[in-house]
Amino acid sequence: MMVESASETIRTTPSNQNGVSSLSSQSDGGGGREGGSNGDANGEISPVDLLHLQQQQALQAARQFLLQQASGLSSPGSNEVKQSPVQVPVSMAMMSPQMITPQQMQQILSPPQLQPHLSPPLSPLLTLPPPFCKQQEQLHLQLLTQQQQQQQQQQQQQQQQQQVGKQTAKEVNFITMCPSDLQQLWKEVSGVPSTEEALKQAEGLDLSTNSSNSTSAFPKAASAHIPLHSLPNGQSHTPKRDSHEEQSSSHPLYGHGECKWPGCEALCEDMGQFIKHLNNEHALDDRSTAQCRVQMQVVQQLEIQLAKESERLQAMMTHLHMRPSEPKPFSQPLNLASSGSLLKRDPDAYPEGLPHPPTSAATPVTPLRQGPSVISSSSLHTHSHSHTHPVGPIRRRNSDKYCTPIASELAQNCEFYKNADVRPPFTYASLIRHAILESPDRQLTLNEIYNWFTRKFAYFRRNTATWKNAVRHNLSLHKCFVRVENVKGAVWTVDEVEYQKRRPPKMTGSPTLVKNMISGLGFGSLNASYQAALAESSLSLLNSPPLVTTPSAASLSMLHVGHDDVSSTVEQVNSNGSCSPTLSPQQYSHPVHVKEEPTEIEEDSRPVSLLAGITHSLPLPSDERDLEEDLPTEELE
DNA sequence: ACCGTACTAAACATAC
DNA sequence: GGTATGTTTAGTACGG
Repeated sequence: MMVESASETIRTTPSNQNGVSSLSSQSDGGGGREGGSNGDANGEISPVDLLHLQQQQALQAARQFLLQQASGLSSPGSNEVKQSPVQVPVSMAMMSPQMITPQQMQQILSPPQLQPHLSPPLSPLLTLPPPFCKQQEQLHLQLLTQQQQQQQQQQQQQQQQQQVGKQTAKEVNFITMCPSDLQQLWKEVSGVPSTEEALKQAEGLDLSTNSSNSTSAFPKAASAHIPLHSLPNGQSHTPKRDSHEEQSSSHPLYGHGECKWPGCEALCEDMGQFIKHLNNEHALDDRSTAQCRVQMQVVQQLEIQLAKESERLQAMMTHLHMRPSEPKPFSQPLNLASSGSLLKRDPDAYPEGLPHPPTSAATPVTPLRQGPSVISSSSLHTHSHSHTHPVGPIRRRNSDKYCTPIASELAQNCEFYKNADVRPPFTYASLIRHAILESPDRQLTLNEIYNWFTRKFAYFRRNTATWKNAVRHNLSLHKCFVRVENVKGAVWTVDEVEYQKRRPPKMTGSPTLVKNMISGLGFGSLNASYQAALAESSLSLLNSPPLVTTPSAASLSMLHVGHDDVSSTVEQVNSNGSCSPTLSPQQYSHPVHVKEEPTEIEEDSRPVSLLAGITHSLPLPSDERDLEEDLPTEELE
């Protein structure tokens, strides 16, 4: 049930935004506006109210869930999670993270007004990779603050919530459910003492359960590694605890003189006091158990995310290593930054497991793909100004415009787009470019491009005449796409220089974009997007100086930013050139090599700005250059 | 209101 | 002649 509704919403939203407008004539004309429901809701309730309602609903649902779980602790069947209605959403989310992200985005985005409020904390957090924990923590803190304010209203709202479409509410809740929410729940639920033993028991039970649910594949150990960010303190902790934890002087739940139990910040002068506190305040009881379950959920989600990212990384590595002709199904340009560098290196260099991509990223590597660059950019940039925003192709079409970088977006929602008949929020040009760059040789025939579209997007499996025409049109129209006669025939390559030229988006200050970025991406998204951007950019930039920016670095920079910061961050990013004044001067510090027109300069600056943030957090050796590249490239998309 | 970009549609050209 | 591939033009929509 939930799933269907969720998917439906997703689908509808996009269709409205993207498909409808663009393709309406052909296919979706009838669809009309499912969004209407949303609109109605909106009409009655203010965005803020909705936000509150959603959050509360989420909390309420979680609360119920916890209660149920707590009540049913005795028999923690593996199925419990699945069975409970509340869990469904959660499990669903966990089961198909990819789906969630898009859904969340779209759902959240659908009501533009809500974007700013909703998107940030929720979904994105779930998808955030570990590196973003700090940011997440900040976000959580903010969220918590908001929640505290909201708590007062909660009771009242709860009643309202129930009245207001329950179904919708649930969907939203689950979808949006994030660690922070869980944290909130913890706080609310907490109050009952528990002991570690309780935790252990609960953990043992639940973990098994959870793992069985969706992530059985993941080693529990992983949970230990994943820092849970959701804690209000910003401290990370995982449910996991070693046998010796209790005894040892160091206790997983004790740090910096305070109890790290989710939602508990009790100060404990020493271990003894802490132990006492644990036994008294966190004894085995329903609440503690429920909290454990919640924590497990959080861990699971993170594990899933980790697994996904790892898998993606491996796929990327694999792809890069092998030169095989076929483009991997979808290599996501992850953060890794300079995939280019990777490319240039021998594939073998990085074994799948290699985590260090970032480092490698740092490598300034040269132009990765020589192939495409082939063409000299003719002087013109037809679209030179286009500030293609990230939004992409559909940019307009999506009123929302997701500014998500194509790489990250695709990477994260690959499966979603592959299966859902949703128009991707990218311009044809950006998609084509991505397809070409994704190919081993960085060149594709028209037919291969077609195939890529159909392979990656369910949406492009129909109305072929229309979008194929658009593809051809874009190939011919944009100078960034260069046709090269090849043995096989003619192949299309990407001239990054030209491509970059056109982007210089002048997003510069566009508040709209910024807003969209923020709302649409959400922090998590932003991070992801940045990563993607970095990755992409690094890949894309032929000549561009190698960006060191490791994704992580970038992400970190992003993370550090709070909501407010985020906005600023976004602006920075967006503001390619014109960038927001807010940016630190650092950005400009490093020389932007660029090039051509002022606009381009802007681009450079953009990255820089981002870098600036990064630099703060991480001293990157050659980052600056990297930054430049990275940011500019993908952000636009 | 103007301009630029993106998308769609369509006409036309060329090669196989 | 049909199809695939490219090129070009026109119209529309959107956003700055």
